Amino acid sequence: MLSLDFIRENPEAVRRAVADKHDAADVDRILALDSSRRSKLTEVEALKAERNAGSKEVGRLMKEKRDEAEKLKSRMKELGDKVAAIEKELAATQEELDGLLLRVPNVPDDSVPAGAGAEGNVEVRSWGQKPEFSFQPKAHWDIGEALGILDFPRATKISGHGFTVFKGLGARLERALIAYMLDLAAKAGYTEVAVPYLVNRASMTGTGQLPKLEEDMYKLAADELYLIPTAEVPVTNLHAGETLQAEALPLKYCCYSACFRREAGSYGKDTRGMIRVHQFDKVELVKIVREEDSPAEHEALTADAERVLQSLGLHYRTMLLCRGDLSFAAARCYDIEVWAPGQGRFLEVSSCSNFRDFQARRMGLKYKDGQSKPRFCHTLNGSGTALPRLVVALLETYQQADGSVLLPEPLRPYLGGLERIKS
RNA sequence: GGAGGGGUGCCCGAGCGGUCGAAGGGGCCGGUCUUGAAAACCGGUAGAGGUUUCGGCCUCUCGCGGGUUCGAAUCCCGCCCCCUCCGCCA
Repeated sequence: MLSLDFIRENPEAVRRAVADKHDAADVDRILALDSSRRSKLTEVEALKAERNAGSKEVGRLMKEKRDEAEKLKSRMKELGDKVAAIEKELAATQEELDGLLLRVPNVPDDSVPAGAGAEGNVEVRSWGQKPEFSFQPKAHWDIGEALGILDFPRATKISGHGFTVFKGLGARLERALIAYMLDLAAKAGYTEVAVPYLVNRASMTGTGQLPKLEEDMYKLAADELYLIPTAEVPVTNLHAGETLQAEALPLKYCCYSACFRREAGSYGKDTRGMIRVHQFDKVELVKIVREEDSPAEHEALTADAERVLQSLGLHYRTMLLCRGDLSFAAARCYDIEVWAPGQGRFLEVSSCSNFRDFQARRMGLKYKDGQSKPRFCHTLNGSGTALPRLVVALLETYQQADGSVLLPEPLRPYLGGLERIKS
């Protein structure tokens, strides 16, 4: 969330961010509500001050058993009624304002390129090369089913479209990758956490999924709980409402979790295989940092995510998202896209975002050093990385003419020394 | 799920409906004393918001939300969380 001060002082920048992010937030309405809120507040606070003073006076008069007390009491009663009336209006104004404020997207950082959508994103670097094949590379669904490690029909049978069953070495590969990536993150100084997959509304609001993206979430209506779309939600909210000591920052967490996404509105897209699914595994990297450190920490986090792909020998490119492709809460974001030979295209396996103080303000996450006033932390996160698409890239990149799949060296210890998956 | 107990400032802990943003203790910061330190003593030690002639002034916050009252940390209602016992269960 943006501060009202910021919106008041930079209405043009906010309007531009709203437009560029293809959002519909009503900045003018917010400005109007803010001004009406403040005038009502000033009015009601003056009345309250008068009432507070009057009430003290009543107490004094009653102690002295003076009958002026009754007269003053009834005058204060009238004042109180007036206060209640204005407060009712104020509460309505405040409620509408809060609601609108939560729907204003973050303002992109100055370094973010202009652009309307994905085509405006800028490739900042790439690593490795597209592998060459002496045969026509197959798609992961063919490779996986032939090897008996992926079973889409049965996943559909038990849950529906958009779910995956991993079997045998497929399941083992999934587990190996999780362990491998967590170990990598631990080496980079991230503290591993394991967190709930069901979170309350406040947590979802804290990181910015709610109220805007309600229809993208799986919700358990009976309990007012949501299935997490990413570990970002529970992990970033770990410190919601806290004021941290500046010396304790940066906090770096890594977390494996299952992720649940309804993918509303993307029906008909990526329908085959496991490029777009309702449930997937992911290792997430989260940082809570000081304001002045967030740009450098963002670069470092992106490098940490890229290392996963480098160490597995997978070709990828890193894209700096343009203003139009930036998500609601992000101020700056790198997408890391891995090459999938069977698809003939790059797949996004990580979005490394700097939210600046946008999430921290929503969740009341602050830090303070010495005498200074508490300031909002900056929060960042990125996948390190999402599993299904990583497995897609792995299977499609390392597939052999005989249908087997070679395993990259660093992964082998996690699979009991196995060098290749074959049927 | 049932019964009971409880949620107060950085921590512990007190708080007849009135001058309580809150006693007392501890911690922390500053000072006095000291060659230095400890002890002792003195002082300070929340956040958010509004307003400001930038000295302040005002409002709100004692788990959260409502209510009663001239006035609520204190009374009433709902919710959340923690603890104990019982039940159930991996």
